Amino acid sequence: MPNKKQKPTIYDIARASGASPSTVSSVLNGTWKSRRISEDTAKRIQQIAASRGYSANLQARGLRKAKSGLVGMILPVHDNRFFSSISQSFEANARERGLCPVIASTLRDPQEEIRTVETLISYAVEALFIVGATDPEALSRVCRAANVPFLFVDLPGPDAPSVVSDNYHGAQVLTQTILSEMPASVTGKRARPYFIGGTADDYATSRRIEAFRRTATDTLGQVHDEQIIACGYAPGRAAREIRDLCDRLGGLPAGLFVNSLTAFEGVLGHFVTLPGDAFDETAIGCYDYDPFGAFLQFPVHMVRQNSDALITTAFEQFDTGDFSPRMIEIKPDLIAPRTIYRGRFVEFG
Amino acid sequence: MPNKKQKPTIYDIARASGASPSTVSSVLNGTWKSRRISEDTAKRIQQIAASRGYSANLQARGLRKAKSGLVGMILPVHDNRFFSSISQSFEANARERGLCPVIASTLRDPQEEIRTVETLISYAVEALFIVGATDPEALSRVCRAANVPFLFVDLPGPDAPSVVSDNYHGAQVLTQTILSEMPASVTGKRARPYFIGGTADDYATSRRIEAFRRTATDTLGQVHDEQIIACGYAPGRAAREIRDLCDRLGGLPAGLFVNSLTAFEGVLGHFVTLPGDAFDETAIGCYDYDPFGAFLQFPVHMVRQNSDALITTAFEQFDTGDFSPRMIEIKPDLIAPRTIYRGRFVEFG
DNA sequence: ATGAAAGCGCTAACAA
DNA sequence: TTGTTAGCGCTTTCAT
Repeated sequence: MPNKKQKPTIYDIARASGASPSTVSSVLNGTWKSRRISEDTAKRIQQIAASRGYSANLQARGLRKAKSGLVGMILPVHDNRFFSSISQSFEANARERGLCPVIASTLRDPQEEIRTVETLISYAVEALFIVGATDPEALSRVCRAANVPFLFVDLPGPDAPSVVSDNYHGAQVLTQTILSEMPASVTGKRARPYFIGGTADDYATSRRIEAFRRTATDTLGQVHDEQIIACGYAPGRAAREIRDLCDRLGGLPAGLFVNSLTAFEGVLGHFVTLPGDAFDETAIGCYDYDPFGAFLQFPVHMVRQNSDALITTAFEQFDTGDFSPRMIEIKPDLIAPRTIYRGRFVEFG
Repeated sequence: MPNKKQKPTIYDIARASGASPSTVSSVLNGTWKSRRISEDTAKRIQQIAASRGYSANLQARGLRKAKSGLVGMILPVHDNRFFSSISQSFEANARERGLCPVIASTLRDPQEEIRTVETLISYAVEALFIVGATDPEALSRVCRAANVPFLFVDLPGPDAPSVVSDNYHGAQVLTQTILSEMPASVTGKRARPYFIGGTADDYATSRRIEAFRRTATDTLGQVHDEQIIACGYAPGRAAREIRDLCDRLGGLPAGLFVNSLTAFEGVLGHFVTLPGDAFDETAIGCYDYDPFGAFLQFPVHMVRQNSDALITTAFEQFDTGDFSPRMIEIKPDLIAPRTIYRGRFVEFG
């Protein structure tokens, strides 16, 4: 077992090959044909390098070239269907371009966001993708000060390109679907569609509420404030809210727009306490997607954000080299339920 | 807008403060009290550095100190419940130790695994966490050659600590649960429990099959090869296998051990074609966890791998500085169903 | 077709 | 208490 104490450097290879460090360098980083180094020496050097397990010290290269080969991305959390898909696409796109992706989560903490971005900048990332930022302005400031190209994804920000989900369109389509499937038999307060989950002043939720409001108003004439329950993302809170709502209405509303998977988890927490036929007279939609969510006992229409398109589009912007502010919206997909259920919805099989 | 063309260096700060570069350096990297630099100069330098938005060039520091402050982790994919939780824990643990986590996915491609590890090594990562590797031997070789400390997580490997899920125990508990809930009323071939999904020769699956076999044998006397359907991880394949099985048996088996979420997704794809009461006489378990999976129309017992304990334990090993081979097993959790269902299982509420 | 030498930004002896 | 100096491993003119 050849257990070298140290990684070999170009100097080691130079000595071993009889060539100079600069020759070795250019051979080993692929610039040798343009330096008109003979095929022979090149081969010989590559040979030796390979046999000694040479690999370049990317820190040294980065220092010298003043670029690191790293692209950074920050996002709120890893353990979330949407963001982890984002990571997957980010990685593929970065690799395609010969860049090494560095992904960091910041737990929706503005302080942590700044710190993390500063760290990434210190590692000389060549660009920064900022996904779902809570404080875009501050991040924008930091990146501009450091002169690092950056883009916003999912949530828009100032002074840079923003590639975001078309929340308005997604919510509009989902609302239309819910409205079209609300049973006409239900009357009174229960006849109304409700919106639950999310924070009214976050960008995405506000766009969705806007779409929900407008679409519902167009069809039903009016939407009361009471129909919008923007109670945050915590499952527990959503569980309580839906329970209270059902108490107030004397049953489930005819239509329910759940604004996130976490809220949906909470809603389900209440649903498990309900009799099986409680869902026969309600149309349910969830803005966000989980494959198992589509297999529940009752049909759930889900909106799946197009995470891959989001990142791929962001990289296309990156490729242009133009980091001037602009807004690009990506339409999400509506996913039909695949539920095993009986009753009104049998047509879905 | 002070848009400096270049990030300031310690030399800029030195000039501006009248101190020497080394003084600035030690002030700015926190080693100044041990260098007995006066509180005054320290304050002054920090002041100036802050006002100019100085932040250290971590590449240069890394080059000089021959360590980068980076910890690497490779895993198969990001967009998976288990691995994304792993990422989340990895990040928290790395941060706690003042290290910058670099996470890369390798898509279960042995070639890609090697390439990625080499890249991370080139960035001088201080240690490498190898999660779910397909070719542990090769990776072990690469890391040893480069003299980089490494550990295996989830799937074990040679010449380094391995922190893995206790697959045997998890499968044993899940099998016991399934067996204890299999309806006695079912007779004939359908009375047997079946195992579906996974690859028989991968480490985790083989351990689980072993536990399934042994546990079922203890209770029922014998397990036939035909009861083990290790048909891989693809949902489509699992869907076909379960359909064929149901055809052969004339219905669902009394017990079903599904070996992964993806296989479970496939199984569900077949289940949607079944009548609602088809599930009244079967006990279902899934090795892997999804919160929505627990909300299906029929009860599903799920095993949740303890991803956080896995990573935290791995970091504890890392902290010891001892990278000699050893095996540590972490017990997974059994999650009871929360399903909305009627019939035999009402006691679960 | 190849080599010599300077320097990227930082740290760590060693001086003073 | 602080400054000087010599690199870390690599790339890149500029020579030859």
